[in-house]
Amino acid sequence: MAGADRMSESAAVLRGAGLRATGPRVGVLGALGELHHATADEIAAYVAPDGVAQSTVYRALEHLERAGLVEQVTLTPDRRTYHRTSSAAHLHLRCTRCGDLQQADVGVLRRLAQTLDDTAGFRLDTEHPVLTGVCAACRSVSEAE
Amino acid sequence: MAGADRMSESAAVLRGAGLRATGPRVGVLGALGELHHATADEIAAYVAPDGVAQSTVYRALEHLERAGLVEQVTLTPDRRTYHRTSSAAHLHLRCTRCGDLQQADVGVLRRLAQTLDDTAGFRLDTEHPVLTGVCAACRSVSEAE
DNA sequence: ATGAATGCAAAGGCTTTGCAGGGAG
DNA sequence: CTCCCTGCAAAGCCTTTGCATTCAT
Repeated sequence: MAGADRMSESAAVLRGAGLRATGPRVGVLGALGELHHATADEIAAYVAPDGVAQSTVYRALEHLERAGLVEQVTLTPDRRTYHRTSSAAHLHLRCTRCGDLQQADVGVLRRLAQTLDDTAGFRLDTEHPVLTGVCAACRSVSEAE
Repeated sequence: MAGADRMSESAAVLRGAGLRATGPRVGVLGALGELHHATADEIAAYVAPDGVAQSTVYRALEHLERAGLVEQVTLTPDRRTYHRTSSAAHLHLRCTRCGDLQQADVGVLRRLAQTLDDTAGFRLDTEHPVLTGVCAACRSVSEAE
């Protein structure tokens, strides 16, 4: 079954990174594989709807991050969002009006990344970047006013 | 003196927006004029080193934001950062290694903004956007390892 | 004068920390 | 068997809220 596959895969990844394959850690990694990106409480709910200590989730994420398996993305100013580093690169477009999150191809950043590198020596994050603005739906609403 | 000028200017801006020109509000607006972008506690320290209620700062920011004089920028997931909307457009480049914040010209975003508009109907924030990546200093450190 | 803003203090989220018991290797 | 991890609970930030007092208009 898929769940078992995912679990053994996560366990293998953990051991490969030199981490213990405990239940919560396997669950956190599996949750991120399914949810793509999630907050600590979303992960907790997914890992064990019947209850996991939040501290365990936070500490698991801390270790996974240190091992390079997980990264934080700054989607909102109030809580943290995490995702697996191995997930395919994609650009997040966050609407500052409605909070909607859509994705786009990172290819559109190529030229900008080159420019920033040349002019500022800054290496733009092109794996899971976040850009803010106003989505199409909210635009049409404000135009209708 | 410059302080008085700034203060009367801020007071005028507040009244022009239909808000009362109270001491704390004038101070908050003036602080953002000087600091460019700042967190609530940085603003509080600037407004009155001898003490202003944090709640007052937050409520002032809330009103200023609603009046369109101030905006939030999501620089970090742990605290909020504010700046005046009237400040000149500039691009924030935040280093995810050291947290350093540098600025760049928003002109480099023009082409990208056009592309996102065409392909996703998404209107990119080009006034005070934030991009993350690795700054030149941190790059040279990792290359030296 | 009169409604709105301030200050103080308490409450509310999210995240971190301390400590004893339980589990992976 | 040993050390690391988990769970529980308390503590720590940042931000919000309630209420009496003070202030701008």
